[in-house]
Amino acid sequence: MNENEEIQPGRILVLCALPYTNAVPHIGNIVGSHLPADIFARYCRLRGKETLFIGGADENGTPTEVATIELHVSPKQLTDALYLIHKKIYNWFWISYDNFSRTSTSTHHKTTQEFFSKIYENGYISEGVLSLPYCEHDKLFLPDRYVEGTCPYCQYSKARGDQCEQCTRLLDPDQLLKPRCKICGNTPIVKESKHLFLELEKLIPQLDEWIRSNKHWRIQVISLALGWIKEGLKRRCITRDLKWGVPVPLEGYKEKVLYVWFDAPIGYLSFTKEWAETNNMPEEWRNYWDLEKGKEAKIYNFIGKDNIPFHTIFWPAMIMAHGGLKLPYNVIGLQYCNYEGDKISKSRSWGIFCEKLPESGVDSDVWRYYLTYLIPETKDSDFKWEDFENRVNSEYVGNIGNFIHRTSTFVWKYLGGELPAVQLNKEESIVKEIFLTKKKIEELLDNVRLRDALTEILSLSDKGNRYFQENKPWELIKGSETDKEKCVHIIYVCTLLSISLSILLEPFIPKTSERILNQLNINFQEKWDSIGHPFSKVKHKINEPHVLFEKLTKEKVEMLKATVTKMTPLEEFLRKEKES
RNA sequence: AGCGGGGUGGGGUAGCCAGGUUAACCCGCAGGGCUCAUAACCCUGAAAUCAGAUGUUCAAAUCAUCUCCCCGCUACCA
Repeated sequence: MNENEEIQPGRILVLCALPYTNAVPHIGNIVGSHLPADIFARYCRLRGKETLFIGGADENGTPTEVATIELHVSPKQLTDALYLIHKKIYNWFWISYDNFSRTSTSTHHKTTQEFFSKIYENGYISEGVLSLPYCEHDKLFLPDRYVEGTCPYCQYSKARGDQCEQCTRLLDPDQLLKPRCKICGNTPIVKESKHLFLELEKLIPQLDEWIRSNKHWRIQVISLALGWIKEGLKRRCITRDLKWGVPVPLEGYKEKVLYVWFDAPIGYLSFTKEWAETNNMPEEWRNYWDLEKGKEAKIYNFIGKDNIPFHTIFWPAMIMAHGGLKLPYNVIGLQYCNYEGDKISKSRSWGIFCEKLPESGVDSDVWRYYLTYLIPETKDSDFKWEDFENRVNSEYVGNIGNFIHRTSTFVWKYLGGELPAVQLNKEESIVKEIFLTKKKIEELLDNVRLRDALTEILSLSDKGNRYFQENKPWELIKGSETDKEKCVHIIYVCTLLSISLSILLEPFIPKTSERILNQLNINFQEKWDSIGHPFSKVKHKINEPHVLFEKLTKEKVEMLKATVTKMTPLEEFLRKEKES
């Protein structure tokens, strides 16, 4: 990472990996993209940047189509239900999307088809014929993993067409003994089908140069991308024999749809366009995407490590083949978040599943606070209930919460809820600390170092607690007039520190930050720039302080654990959806 | 199997690319202090042969080689 990089003037487009909506999001999905993207987007807005935060549901592709066959529902019924669940959960987490859309919208279909046509006109599309497994019963071409059979090496009877889970060997579907369709169990036949391909090899030099130029990318991202280039790129099939998806706008291919990995990233563009249209500024998207009009803009992609090749190779290649559009400025490839030492798994029901969180009685900011520590910036992280409880109680409630609470209750009880305007000494070390921390946090967040930034904030509140302790205002208030004046000064500084902390914390715990500022009766226009500066020229009255955060009890944690680690099956969701 | 990343006190992490003070931070633990604050807060302390082995170097958590373990990708899951 380039530590000296700074956010320059110009717009910021924050893009979050589009969740594939074939299930309810789990905690790993939140920590792995939505939360870090949101923290960064909120920070950019707080700094006064014109910021746009875009995401949406990825609804096309084989798994969705297969699920509709298995569940006997239409694709629309399924995706409508899942879209609403996803949206509800992200809203609950206060993920501040400017537009959280979906790939089944007409704007998306139109944008994708135009995008395809442009690439086609530019000569980056070729034709070819593939022989693929086909199920005559389900009338469906089967992707490798939807063909099951016996492994030729270890005789495992449930090997998939792409890999045997028992002996981990990579396979081809035609190697399987006794192959059968995963959906209905019938034996698939092999059938030829015409397909379209993206000519990636034409773009190798351009891609290579671009990847190498991005010195500010994380090591994991740049190494993986260069690894793909080194291996050599070949043309990639971009069409599928499915009904559910974006139809291919080309004669002879109208019965097919574009591959979900072709249409999904175009969602970033189409959802931006949709946002612009909705807000009656139909050309505004160009200020983020257009090579000329959006020259000063920067695009940040937040994605999981499984997505790195798509965002560093295939999607950039599509942009290059299209022309006239901006490439990502930074691809923040995050690692995975495990649960209690093992990877999160929907099928084994291992992890925390988000659908019950809104009813859990634990504030979303409590989750956001702890989950920020779990953002797997450099390596896989691990969720542990014990750590969750400890950190929330000792840091969030005990350190930050306590400092703000002890300060404001002191003002309320001993100073009648009022603070006079005080002459601040900028040389006072604790005041200097505020400015120093602010600067450090700017550097860290400009470089998308989210966890380190939160740690810095914690250390500032730590210093606040120490300052309070060392200066003993509770003794001074009982002393002489001089002592009382000194006391007021100390409490003023602590209040200033509380205000600064809540502003610094806004990207992380936005709801609580707002509550603190309300309690302290603060309403700044330019929040970030006011950090560390005197908050009033006249007497300042605060509102009656209330406890900001409840501590987590053992019972509460046990209750939580019992509810949120269970996953509701899709069938049940669809039933509920129908009933309501 | 190939490619990429990771393995750091009891738990969670930073440091590694640009080798160099007693390996940093948070939680936990032990002892002490304080009483404004939600038994909160403050101080002190114990605890790590930096996955293992070999090498380069005056000097290695950091560079190189090999081994073991975990994760991701390998082009038709997304």
